[in-house]
Amino acid sequence: MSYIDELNEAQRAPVLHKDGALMVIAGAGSGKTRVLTYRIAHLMAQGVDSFNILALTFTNKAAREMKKRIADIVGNSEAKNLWMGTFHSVFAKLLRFDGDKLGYPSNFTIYDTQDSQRLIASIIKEMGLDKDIYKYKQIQNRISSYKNSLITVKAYFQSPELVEADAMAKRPRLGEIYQNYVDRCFKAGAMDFDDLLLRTNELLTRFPEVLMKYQDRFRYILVDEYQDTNHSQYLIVKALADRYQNICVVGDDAQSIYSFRGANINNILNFQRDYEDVGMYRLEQNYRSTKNIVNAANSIIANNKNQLEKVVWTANDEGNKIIIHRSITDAEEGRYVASSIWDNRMNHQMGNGEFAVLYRTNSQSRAIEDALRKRDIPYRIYGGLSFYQRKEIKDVLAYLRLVINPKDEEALKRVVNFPARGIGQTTIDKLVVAANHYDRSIFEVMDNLSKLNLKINSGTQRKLEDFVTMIKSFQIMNEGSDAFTLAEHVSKKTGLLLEFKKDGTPEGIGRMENIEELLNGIKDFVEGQKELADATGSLTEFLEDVALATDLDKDTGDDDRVALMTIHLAKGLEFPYVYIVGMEEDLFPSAMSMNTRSELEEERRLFYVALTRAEKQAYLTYTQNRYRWGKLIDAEPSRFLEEIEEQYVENLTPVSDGYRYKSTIDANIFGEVDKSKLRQVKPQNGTPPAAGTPNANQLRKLRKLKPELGSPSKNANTIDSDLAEGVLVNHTRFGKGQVLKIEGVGNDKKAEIKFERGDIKKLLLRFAKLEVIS
DNA sequence: TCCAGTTCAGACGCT
DNA sequence: CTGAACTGGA
Repeated sequence: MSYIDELNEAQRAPVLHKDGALMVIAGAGSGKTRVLTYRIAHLMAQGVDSFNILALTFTNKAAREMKKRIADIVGNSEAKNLWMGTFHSVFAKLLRFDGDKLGYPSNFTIYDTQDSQRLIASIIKEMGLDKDIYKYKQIQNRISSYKNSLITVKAYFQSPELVEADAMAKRPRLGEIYQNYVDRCFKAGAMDFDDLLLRTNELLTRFPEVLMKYQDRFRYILVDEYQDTNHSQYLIVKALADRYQNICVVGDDAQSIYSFRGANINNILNFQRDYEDVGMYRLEQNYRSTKNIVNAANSIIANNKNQLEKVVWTANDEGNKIIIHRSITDAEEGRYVASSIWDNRMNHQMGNGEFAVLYRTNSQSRAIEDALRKRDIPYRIYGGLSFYQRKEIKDVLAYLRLVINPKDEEALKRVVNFPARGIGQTTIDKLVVAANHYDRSIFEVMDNLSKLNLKINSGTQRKLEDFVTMIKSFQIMNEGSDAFTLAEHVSKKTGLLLEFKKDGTPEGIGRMENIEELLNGIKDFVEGQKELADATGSLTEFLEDVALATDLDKDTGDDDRVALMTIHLAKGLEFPYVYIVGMEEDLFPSAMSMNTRSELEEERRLFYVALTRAEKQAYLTYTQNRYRWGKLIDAEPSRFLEEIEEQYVENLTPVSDGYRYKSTIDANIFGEVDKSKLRQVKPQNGTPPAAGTPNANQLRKLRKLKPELGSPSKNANTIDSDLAEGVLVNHTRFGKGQVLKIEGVGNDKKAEIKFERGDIKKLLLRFAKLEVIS
């Protein structure tokens, strides 16, 4: 029991807590993962069979690490048998076993958000509805939140309030769209993300014997980040834990940041009402951060009205004050972050991996990336457009999905004419109509064309038949080959690789390389799976992994790079140095989350999460101007900056690009001046309000320093000076080339360029994306 | 009928 | 900046 000594008293209590329900309220950095890990290890050491433990974590990576740690402690390989992972991946696995009772094939497809949206868009079109009123993204969002609240189509129609609300919003047919969407998913043998939870609920409710089976199997249930569970997840946990009531939840109401996707903070607030005799534990000592950071974070969260009593404290050093930095533009903000990282690395012998840059929205990463790249600081972006969401990758995956599940409508529509094989929209529309009419999948319709007598000309018919034959040949191959062999064959045979290769542009080559990377990934997966006894290394499993993998789950190796991510993704992580950028009104807090107190409080909790990621030093930066929607707009400092008690922060006067901007704003924010006046200095349109705002001249200079600041496509002058006859250039699509001739003036200015690929093109400089090489 | 090039609207966060 | 709709040419 030596591992028990590694815990402090507060942590030890919940670890040693015997059977029954318990809740651990854990402040930021108080070692809650440690408690979960050790509790599981302890259960196993006490003789609980690892097969009887279910642990729901926030990421699959966290689950993997925990398993490893548990194996270290308990000293055997039993840890492998634990069911551990995110809600989505654990219950996807469960549904592969028992989803057949609901009518799903065990190889059901998992639709990602894009698949769902495309399907909804086509349903709206098929129903002949006005796409300006029925916006597919909004509708998808609505349906998703219905599902997360367990409002099925039936429940929707039975609720006069919901029906009424949509009628009032001029969308009386939303229920029908919902119905059609659910039907189509089912027919396609597909579940969306929300279905993984919703259908699990359905399964457990409708089939008591299944419920019993899993209740008996999961005698001990542990849930991490309980504050972020939604209603659907809550019900699953409740149902499974009902028999033995051995449930342990860990969370922090102050870190609840997912209400936008249905997370219900009441789940944690009401836990004591849901179970009998709940053991309550609090972890309040922070081991992660300096006193300054902990206290600053406390001063922020104190502005929230709705919260559980809790005093987070630390015995760590005082530490440095939080540094606040103002810059002129987002590009300059990036440069500041890069140079600060550079300095810290030098002065404190830090590796790149010790730094994180956190932002509110993914689009902010661009400016940071540019600056880091200029300084040759290695970085890695998490989230955003992930590898698996790239077009070429989704194309390969769609073919594979189709092999596994030919009913997968979205996969089929994606690749039936890519690479182009002469099957156009009109033909697809006919097939969809026929499929709906006969209540069959599109693939089945395609497979029986000759019997159906659709009005499709014979040439197109043959193309369709060829496609079907090709997919069928893949299916046969899948029987006898591993996932890698098949995927490689598919990328070649379909012409996907060739398509990108022959295009010859740097873009195309990049895509080809991405496909190769995907193939390598599949190879690794297949080989990794061979070692595991229970896994088959099948394509189905790979596709599931891909569908549910988050960027954080990917093996980072031990590479030493600066981490760039949204604050949401940073939950649960920690870094010695943390830069929180874009501390501006309308950005953070987001303009869309300032309408109600509870929305604003969630933004504030988000800020709390961001700040408490830092171990040694935190930086908060904001800019006075920021590019948004391609336009430069005025920005003002975030209200959150004022909410930190002054004693914990240090405000830097920025020096940049050789200019020193005097600012009246600075004195106002943190000086003795009345803070409430701050937001009244909102700039009038066009007139420079404060001395800190750069005038047109200064902006021009900034732009010159950093050409990509302006929009090159609209402002050809940026490269005018360097562009001359004979100069070598790089075009994003056509690659390298040499300028032969320049003609025209102003907006009509053109360059004739001979590209390495051999062709000569005349390009309007106004639009051409050219980069001068020599 | 298909395709490629152009125009136009929309945009927070995540599985 | 991206994806979907639109338009004109093949």
